[in-house]
Amino acid sequence: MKTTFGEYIRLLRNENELTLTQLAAKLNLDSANLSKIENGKRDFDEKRLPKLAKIFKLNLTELRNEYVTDQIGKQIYETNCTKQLLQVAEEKAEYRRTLNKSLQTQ
Amino acid sequence: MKTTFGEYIRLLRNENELTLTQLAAKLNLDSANLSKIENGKRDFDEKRLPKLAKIFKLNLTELRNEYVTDQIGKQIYETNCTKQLLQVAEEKAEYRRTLNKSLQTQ
DNA sequence: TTAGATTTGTCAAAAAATGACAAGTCTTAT
DNA sequence: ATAAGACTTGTCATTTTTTGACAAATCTAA
Repeated sequence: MKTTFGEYIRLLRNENELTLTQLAAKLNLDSANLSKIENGKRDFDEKRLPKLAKIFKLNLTELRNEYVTDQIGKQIYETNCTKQLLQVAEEKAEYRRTLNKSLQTQ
Repeated sequence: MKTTFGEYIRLLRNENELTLTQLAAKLNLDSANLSKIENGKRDFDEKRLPKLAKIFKLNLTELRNEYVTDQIGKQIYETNCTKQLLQVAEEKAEYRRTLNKSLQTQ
């Protein structure tokens, strides 16, 4: 999925022929805010992922992957992180994992 | 640099034989909070990067790279983002760049 | 035009991050 | 043993950021 999470929601909504108002109601939010989410002017609140998965009968884990990759992609974009630096970031994530592991053994 | 940003600050501080209190004063913050930063219990505030660079005579761009890779590494870690998903995230960042470019031409 | 759909602006409320202080632990020198 | 300095931890008020809601605007198709 090479779109933003907002565009992805819009896609799902259109495929299922729902209006902003209709989907927003199912998600317990305002149509104005859902509009902003679809247009990338606000973030989708992670706590609504289970609801979103249910509405469109999606696998929650896969949906969360879409969400996470969108969030990280956004940060990569906003920080102008190059591929080279991203490699470094990945190594640092790995380092945190080892830190956490050694914490567990203690 | 395969450490957290907090550990990096501690390293710099020790190399220069400063106490928490001394460095904190130079950074305009409390030694208690600097301690938390070094121990990864709080984030270093990005707006202090220029000050930090000046104190230790570091290149600001390189320091910011350390900071950015730490932040993204942290997010990768916290979201359990696999390498495969990170690849997707990178593609999504690229997509955002193209979005932004087409916006500019209009 | 009119109705429904969507977008935009604004603002108060909620949530998260930050700064500051007090009190605690740990280490080292005397 | 204890006194001093370095560091850590807990807490809380303040600040900043994010979110939800409403009103008003624009857009689109009948």
